[in-house]
Amino acid sequence: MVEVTIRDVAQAAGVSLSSASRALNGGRHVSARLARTVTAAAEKLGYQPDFLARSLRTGSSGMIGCLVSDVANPLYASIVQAAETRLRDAGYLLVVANTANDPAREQAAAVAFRGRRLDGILVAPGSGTNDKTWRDLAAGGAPVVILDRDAPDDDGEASWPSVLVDHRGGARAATRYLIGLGHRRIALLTPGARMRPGRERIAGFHEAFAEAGIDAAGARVCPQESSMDFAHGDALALLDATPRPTALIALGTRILAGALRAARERRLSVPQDLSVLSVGDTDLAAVHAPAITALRWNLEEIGRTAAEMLLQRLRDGAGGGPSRALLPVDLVLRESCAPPPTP
Amino acid sequence: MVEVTIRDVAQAAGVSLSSASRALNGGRHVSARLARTVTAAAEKLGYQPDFLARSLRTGSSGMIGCLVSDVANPLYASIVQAAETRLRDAGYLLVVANTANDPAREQAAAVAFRGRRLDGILVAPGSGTNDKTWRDLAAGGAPVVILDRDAPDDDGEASWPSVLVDHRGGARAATRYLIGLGHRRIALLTPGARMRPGRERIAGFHEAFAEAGIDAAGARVCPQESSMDFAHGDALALLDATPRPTALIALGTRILAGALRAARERRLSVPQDLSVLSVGDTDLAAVHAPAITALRWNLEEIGRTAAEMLLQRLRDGAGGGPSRALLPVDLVLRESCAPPPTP
DNA sequence: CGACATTCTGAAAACGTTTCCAGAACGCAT
DNA sequence: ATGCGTTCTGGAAACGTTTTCAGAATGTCG
Repeated sequence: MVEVTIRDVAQAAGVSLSSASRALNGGRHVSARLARTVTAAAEKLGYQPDFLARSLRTGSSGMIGCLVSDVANPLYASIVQAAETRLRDAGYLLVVANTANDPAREQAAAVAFRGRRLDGILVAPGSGTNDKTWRDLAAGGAPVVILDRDAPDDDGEASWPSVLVDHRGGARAATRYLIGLGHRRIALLTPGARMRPGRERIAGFHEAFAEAGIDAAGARVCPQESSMDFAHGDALALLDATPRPTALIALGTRILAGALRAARERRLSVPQDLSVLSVGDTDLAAVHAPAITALRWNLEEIGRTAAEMLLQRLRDGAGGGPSRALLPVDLVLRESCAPPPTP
Repeated sequence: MVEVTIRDVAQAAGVSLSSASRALNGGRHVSARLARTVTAAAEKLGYQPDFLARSLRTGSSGMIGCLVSDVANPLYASIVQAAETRLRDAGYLLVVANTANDPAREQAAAVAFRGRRLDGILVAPGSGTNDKTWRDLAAGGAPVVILDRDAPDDDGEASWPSVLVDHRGGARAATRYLIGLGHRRIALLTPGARMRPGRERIAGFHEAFAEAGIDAAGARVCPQESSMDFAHGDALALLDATPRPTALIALGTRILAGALRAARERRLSVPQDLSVLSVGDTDLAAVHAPAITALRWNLEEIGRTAAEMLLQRLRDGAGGGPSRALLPVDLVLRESCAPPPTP
């Protein structure tokens, strides 16, 4: 190794090891002269402190782990991007691990994180997360912030801080809007009925029907595995049913694509024959003709908020800051929804 | 800390520290009995080795750095995802850092990587990368693999291994195809004229014109800052020019969106009035009506190949394996290109 | 001029691991 | 029994830091 250590710096400056360390880290008792000579020597030798050694001594690795099912999914990608930006500004590096929704991979990552002494963890667990993984995540003593998921039920002690999206409110607003247009048979395609976003959406969907006093038989729910599925087959099945739903709420990045293709194949024009409502974070929704009315929430804000919460915990210990943030979902009106066709 | 160290394991097993270490790491001389007692003790105590301490001793951190301009860009997200999968299977963790195309951030990341003794680095430098950053990246002695970028010119010694995409060939094929359909005025919108992908595409574009012996005046190049730009204004300007180009090659994730919107605003129908050709890695291209003919290359393969090259270097030292991979680009024919309108 | 508080400095311990080296135990032939 | 080679084991050094603690220098005041 050509690496220059703090020992070399001390030697070059003609002072002791410990003085050099103090001088560089701005310790309490360090004379101006000493500080000057040491920093000069460090500069000249191109000294870069070794974080590994420092971490070993201080117990803090300066790294944050991020556990998501798939970084390639734009949903997570934006979150990761925003979190990384904020965290690196604070001097941390971000370690990402894909779980591919595989409990084994997930747990392996949790163990790896723990072994590297990461200072904190952002996690959006998959559907099959077992308790062992949660324990491994918590074991290191590092603060954990949950991304748009429910915390494990059986946490005896302090509940886990989390950043949540108001999917329920969003779905309710969307459904209300369609009901207001006159729709009575609406289908909801959403990923992850076994996870928080899907569950909440379904709940909001039903709430809107209930509060309008409409026959709940018109509310068809069609859960998908992942937001990356093209729900093409399911969409076709829905459109072939009798009576056919007059509106589709397709809440997934690719589910919308599948739904639109299905509509085209069945020669249904949007919005005359079929109203379509989706999520707005994709180019497709904005550019499609007609432009797709959509629910939208701020992905960057999830990442940023989560990073912020984590940083606060790292500074103030478990005490500081709110432990739960709920981010709003907006309904962006565009051109893809209209009153149902008159039979 | 409630952490259990190897010292505790040794004590519990009634052996010495070094024996415990050897037993767990499968060292050379270790009796079956010893191995059994030690692993049993480790198991019982739930021992998790501390990678930090190990890294300090061995010099290998078990982590790979990845430096890209924006993980939220689907282009990079897929690459990162694939690389992470491969690397974690090999026992490494992936540290990602966004540069946001900011040389300062880029260099800060390079320094941080070096300080943490990362074992290897994947990097897609931005346009403004300065030599200092390259030196910082190389300084740690860790192998560096470049993602679809040119290596720095002034590397005296061994050239850097890189994974490249054949953008030139792709652009040439696309242009040839359009010329074959009869187009003579074609506009190319591509990001990053100052970086490899853009440069190569422009070169391929011109090559196709040259080899067809067509007046190069028909080849309009319209460079964009980033693939995430909506080139809406530029597209409008192109469509308003006289004579108007009869085909648009929009090689960016969002550039296509901007181009399509511009075409719609000018009441030009695709492909009758205007042929459009794009990149195929987005849902938009596949689902749009008409479906967009597009260039496509395998993003996952970039990440996987890069990871593979890196792993090989890590195993075999600088000697092993090829130092340059060129990945093909395919032209996927769909519905958005047709002969130019007859005037 | 001596005592003492104050600021600064250096030696050494610690973080948890791997690895070098010397020595112990053992078997086997002399 | 002694010598010797082989296999195993334990003590200790090392990795590069930070931090504790005691001691040195410096100044201040009686």
